[in-house]
Amino acid sequence: MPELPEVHGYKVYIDSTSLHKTITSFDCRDTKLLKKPKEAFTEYLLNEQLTGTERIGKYLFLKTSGSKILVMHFGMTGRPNYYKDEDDRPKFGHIVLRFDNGFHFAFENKRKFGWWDLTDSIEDYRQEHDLSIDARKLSLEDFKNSLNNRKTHIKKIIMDQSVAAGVGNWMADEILYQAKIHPEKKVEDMSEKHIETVFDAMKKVIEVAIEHDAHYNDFPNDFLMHFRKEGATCHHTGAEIKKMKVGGRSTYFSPEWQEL
DNA sequence: TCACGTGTTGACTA
DNA sequence: CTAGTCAACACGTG
Repeated sequence: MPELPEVHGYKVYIDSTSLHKTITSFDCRDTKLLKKPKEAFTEYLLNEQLTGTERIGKYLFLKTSGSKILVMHFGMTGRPNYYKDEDDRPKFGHIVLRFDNGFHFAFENKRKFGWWDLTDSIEDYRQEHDLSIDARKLSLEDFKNSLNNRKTHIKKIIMDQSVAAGVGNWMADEILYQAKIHPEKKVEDMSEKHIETVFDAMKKVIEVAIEHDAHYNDFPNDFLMHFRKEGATCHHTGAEIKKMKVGGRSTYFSPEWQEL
């Protein structure tokens, strides 16, 4: 599930459940999900507390009372789950922290594309991993600068985490639908005005999604999410929604509505 | 059985 | 070195 709005929700969830409790155990069933040796996580997390969170795009940083910052990425199927009884460990809760109040924090990850890492500095980590400023805070100037010299399709560009950290596949489709721009429009063929339109649509989609807690069903009626499937009916034109591959990802769009 | 998917990474090519 | 493409990763779903 997680693109920017979902990860934002996870952050709020973790802030309200899992901070300021001493970690009494760390359990990981599959070390593929760890970017550092298991022992490092035990060493830096045990007897420490989570003290605060920060999100950049789809990456979540959990500050601790110890000397390291825990980094989480949820992949395509991840979510946090705070629960009480040992027996309630979720089926895909591959990594679990136990707190001194008896509660547990599970990192659920059905497809195991998510992972945990440790770092010393959020800012260094951001730069080493080619992440832009979080898309929600990104300025128009930053956005224009990153688009400079790029030659490929606009959809690919806005999904690039070094351009707009947090935008994923469904958001990219939604942004371009709102902006009335075809996903295969080449960035070099776009006017300043076009770029600003995409930027404004990105901001709008992010805020609307966060406002509705990333519950797609509650989005406004003219949002692509409601008819983002092949052959569905475009809210504006009444024509069929088409599907194609752009940048290797399934892309849904409304041909007459979105200008190439 | 087979293709597909809300994401990232690394190998490879120009 | 940079931009872009593509397969790989894991596994449930239709």
